Amino acid sequence: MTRQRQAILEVIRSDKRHYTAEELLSEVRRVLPNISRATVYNNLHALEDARLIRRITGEDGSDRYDSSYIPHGHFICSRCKEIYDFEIPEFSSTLEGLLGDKFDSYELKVRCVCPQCRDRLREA
Amino acid sequence: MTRQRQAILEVIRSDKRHYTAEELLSEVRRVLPNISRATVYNNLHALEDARLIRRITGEDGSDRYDSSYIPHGHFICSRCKEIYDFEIPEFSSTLEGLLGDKFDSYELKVRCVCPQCRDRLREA
DNA sequence: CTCAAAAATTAGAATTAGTCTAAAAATTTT
DNA sequence: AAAATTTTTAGACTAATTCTAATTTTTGAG
Repeated sequence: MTRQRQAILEVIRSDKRHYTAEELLSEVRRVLPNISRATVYNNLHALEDARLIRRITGEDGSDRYDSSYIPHGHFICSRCKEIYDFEIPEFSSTLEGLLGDKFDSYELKVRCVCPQCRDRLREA
Repeated sequence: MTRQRQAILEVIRSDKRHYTAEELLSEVRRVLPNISRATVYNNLHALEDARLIRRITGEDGSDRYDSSYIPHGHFICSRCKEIYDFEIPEFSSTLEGLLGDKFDSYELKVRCVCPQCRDRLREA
């Protein structure tokens, strides 16, 4: 666990946001101004291999990182693009039942309008 | 519906595979040798807007296209990377119940080893 | 039918996210 | 403390996708 790796992990854990690698690079540079882009990418992979974070694919195609390795649902607002976590009770067992076997991981993204945006739309 | 758009749609519908844009480009070129890459991308977007196909994000980051617009699960073999469709009964209503509202669409990817690869692994 | 306007196509340049490389720096082993 | 290993760095590179500007095709009004 190098200073760089530690700093990256701290930023990811500092907020429930789902950062992109590029966002992490600029955040971490506030602390370690010389950290390189490749180091961020290397460490994101290392941290995922170590099961400390989870990579998810953002709506725009760029990867984002979740401070929890445990799979869960994400719902993405079709308006503001914000990503929220949510749990589906028993979902893993449901999936296992359907597939008839254990699985490695899953990724669930639901696109819908978030409560805030719904209110904004109602006003307009 | 131009010749180009028609040809792209036909290739997508010709097989239950989930093609990448690049694969579609070379397939369609067998029929329309001068079709340009940009046309394929434009039409994939147009076809998705028209709800005739659905874009899904492949494991490697490149987009893939599904000949059905209706959301359903995909399971992706961790070994051979093949993508299979699967249905979860009542899943849409479950999601609606959890979110307390209608949603636009969802994308569910489950990573696991497919039956063929499991057999291959057992032999080895 | 025929001209103008709008939409789609084309080739290729540009952009973006991510990976790779080789040298330098840091860390660990002995 | 020297040698071996791992990590970091800057920047080159790649792959997928988007953008651009010119051309072609299609549409629709007269």
